[in-house]
Amino acid sequence: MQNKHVLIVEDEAPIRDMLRFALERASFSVSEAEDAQTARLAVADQRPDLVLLDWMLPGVSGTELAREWRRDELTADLPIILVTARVDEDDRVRGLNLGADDYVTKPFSSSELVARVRAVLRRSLPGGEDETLDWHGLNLDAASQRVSVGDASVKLGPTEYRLLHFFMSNPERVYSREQMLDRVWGQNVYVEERTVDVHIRRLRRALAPHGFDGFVQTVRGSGYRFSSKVS
Amino acid sequence: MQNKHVLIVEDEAPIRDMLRFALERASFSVSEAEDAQTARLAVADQRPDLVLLDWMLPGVSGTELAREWRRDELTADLPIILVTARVDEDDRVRGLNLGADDYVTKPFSSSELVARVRAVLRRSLPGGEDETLDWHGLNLDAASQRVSVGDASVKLGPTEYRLLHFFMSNPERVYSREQMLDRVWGQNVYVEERTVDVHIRRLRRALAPHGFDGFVQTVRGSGYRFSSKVS
DNA sequence: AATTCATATGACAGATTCGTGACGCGCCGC
DNA sequence: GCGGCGCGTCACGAATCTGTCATATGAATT
Repeated sequence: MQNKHVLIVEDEAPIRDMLRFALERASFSVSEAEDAQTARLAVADQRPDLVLLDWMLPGVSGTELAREWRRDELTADLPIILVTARVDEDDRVRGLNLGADDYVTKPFSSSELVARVRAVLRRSLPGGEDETLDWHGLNLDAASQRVSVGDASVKLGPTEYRLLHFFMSNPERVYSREQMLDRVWGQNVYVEERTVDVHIRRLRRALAPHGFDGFVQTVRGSGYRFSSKVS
Repeated sequence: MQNKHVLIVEDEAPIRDMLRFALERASFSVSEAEDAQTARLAVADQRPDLVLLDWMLPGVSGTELAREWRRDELTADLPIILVTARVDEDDRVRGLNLGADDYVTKPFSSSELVARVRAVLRRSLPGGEDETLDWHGLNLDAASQRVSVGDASVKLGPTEYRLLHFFMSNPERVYSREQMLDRVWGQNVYVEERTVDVHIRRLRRALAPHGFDGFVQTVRGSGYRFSSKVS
């Protein structure tokens, strides 16, 4: 679990130092970048396990970097934690929609930071790096956010993709809407629980035409379950 | 998960009201204290599941209260969420060092508040242990909330599932209707005792087609028993 | 056997929970 | 800017569950 490499992308030196200090004390290996261009190179060069990305950078903003990486096949599933200055509900949602895995708001305690880094790394661990998940012929391709069924291939939206990824990593188990929000949307996102229903619906609709019907099961009063057995 | 009791320690009435409203709407039970002394009594008296503690209280400060509770063995692991007015790095660190489990900064959205309360409560809950019960070929898997006989799965409603779970955990023993209401329905639920009969009937009807007949036994004048021995 | 009492059963209406289509909003590529 | 797309929310209806009652059944007692 340790010995993971974290890249800090942050233009303000004091914050950079504080981040480095906290992470190194938690025995992560750390490298830094203070602008977008350096960050691009560092990611390509060092293949970090996680990026701590400042929201506001001079020149190219953090959001833009995040977007770039998400689009690039090689870095599509690179865990990103956004570091934002203000507490802004909209920023939160926007950031996570861009594909960030979590975020911390300045100022933050070092223990909080380390905890979040660990949480995100842990979450992305079971799926393996770019290991393609296979489940009863359902095949998940992390790079292109597509899922292939036999020869057909289905394009999923980001959220649907993450939802399916979560399900395929944790089949045969009931999860409450709350748990799913935690693990698929992120631990600090506040959206209605019924939002889960809607995305379940979208996922079902995407998979059904390809013969995958009845695998996303409703457990009334409890949540949902991904299962191969018939209900 | 619900029905948890939250104590609000906050001297400003409007904020207190807002907190109460948000929490009650999320079906928590709520009590209030507007000063440290009342708070001490309330904690000792009501043993709340979580405390929302204002940072700045007249007289004894919130930090002092937190410290007290942490020192006391009885309240050492009482979850505390600090409510702070300003965002201040030092406060944050100090608060978390004092053992606060989380904090919210005013102003905050009620959904955020409720989410944090839930998150903290969930964290302190016992970890989800995977439980599989097997009883004479009748199989109950807690993780997937599924009951099966061989390869056939038994379709149960939520209450029937809980009832069967209870029976399988406590076989060969007679329980009165009152005891069953306590343990299956919950302690603060008032329903007619005869309701148990109806659900017993529904459970029997669900199990019978799978060859499980006569295992839910009536003990006239006392209650019911789940048993493999013939009566 | 008649009576009495506890339980079994079927029916029902209210309450919950879930599925689904629609809508507005923000972001992105053009 | 414009149109498309993904997302979160809402409202409505459908499906299911739940507690209660009325009545039937059966067992124990007299």
